[in-house]
Amino acid sequence: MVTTRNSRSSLSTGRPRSGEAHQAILAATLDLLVEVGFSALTVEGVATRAGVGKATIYRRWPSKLPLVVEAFGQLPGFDAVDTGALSSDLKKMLRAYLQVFNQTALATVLPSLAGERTHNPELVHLFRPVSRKRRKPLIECFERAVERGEVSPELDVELAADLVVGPIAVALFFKGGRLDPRMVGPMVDLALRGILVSEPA
Amino acid sequence: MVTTRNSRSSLSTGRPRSGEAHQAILAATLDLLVEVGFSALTVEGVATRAGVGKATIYRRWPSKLPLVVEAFGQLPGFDAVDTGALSSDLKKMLRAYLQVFNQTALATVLPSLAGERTHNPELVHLFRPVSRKRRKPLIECFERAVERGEVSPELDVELAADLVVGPIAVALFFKGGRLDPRMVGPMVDLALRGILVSEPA
DNA sequence: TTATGAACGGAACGTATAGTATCGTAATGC
DNA sequence: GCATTACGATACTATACGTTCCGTTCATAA
Repeated sequence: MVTTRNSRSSLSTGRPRSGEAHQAILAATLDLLVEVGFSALTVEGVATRAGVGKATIYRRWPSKLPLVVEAFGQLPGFDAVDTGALSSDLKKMLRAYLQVFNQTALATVLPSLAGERTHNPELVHLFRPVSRKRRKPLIECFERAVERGEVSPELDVELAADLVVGPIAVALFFKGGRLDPRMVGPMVDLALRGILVSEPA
Repeated sequence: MVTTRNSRSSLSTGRPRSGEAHQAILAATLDLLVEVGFSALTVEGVATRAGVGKATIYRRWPSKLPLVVEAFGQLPGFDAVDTGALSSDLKKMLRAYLQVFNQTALATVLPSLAGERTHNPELVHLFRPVSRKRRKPLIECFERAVERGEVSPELDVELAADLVVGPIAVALFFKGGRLDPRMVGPMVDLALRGILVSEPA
């Protein structure tokens, strides 16, 4: 470990914390999450993989859980897109997201963390900003659609967002955890058009 | 522990396994899942709560995971309902389900198990029948709706089911894990009618 | 009635991991 | 160069999994 830059502004003197170590730890955490999953992840394993001492990890994160949350938070969320139409916005965003989704730890880590959250209030606070950041571009798609008159101003935007990403969450929960990107088209179409047969124009 | 009836047909002689112990273990597992969550659940705790020896548990389940899956599988799924209309079928079913959902371990356990599944092939096989059993009545609602002509015969029934329960899964994942039963109405309406503004009749 | 065999609760054990503490060393500011 | 703090390494405690033994209990079969 060669120390380069300080990662947090130390108010007092002394050797600064290594920014490289910080990144190496987070990267090792993500690597191992993908390889072995959440419950088989050990702090010792992370330390070894990152080439740091275990104490260096516990100096920065109070326990394994916040470490995983922060590593997880580094993964990309939805990329904001604006094609001018709700349907294509959503399809483009979800396809790009699934690409990441199917290749990273999201599918394995997210459920585990979500499960623990119920019994760990501290985790709720760690989690919220990550979720918000991910969700924001999605909500903005709908807000633009409202402005364009594509959808009713009375539409519950939050609920609509839940409806569109819902099938992905279902796949994550109840199925293998992978979702074919080719399903995005029919998925979004159905959510936008509705399930019931509509009257012919 | 008073032994009453044999739970599995023993082909050889000897003392049969106690059916009461079996049920006591599963009940204790569910209790503790609700109280402490999945990762804080200990087999020793289950044994103590159930009033059995730890060996009795390991004699029946190879590890903590399959035990939790079986206990979890005992929880009720969707109750089949047939009101004659898709909308009311779905609302009734989902409301009843949320009642259970909000009072049991589902919200905390399901995500944890789903997360582990990815790295534990054995868990996939344990999980599948549980999911199927839960999902079946939901699918049947849609199949009846197809027969009644309420929805198009070309409708992807599986996808439609995912769409309807999607917001619940999202709540489970990304939110607190609880869902207000009053949201079921707007949720189902939106899924059936669609997000886009429809032409006035 | 007696013998047999398996499950019982209880307890001890080995292994592994979380998290803490301590070591001598290295890096920064004064 | 001196104080201070982080560093990697290692030893340590505590806890939980999962296994193995024990003496006992219970149903069946002779």
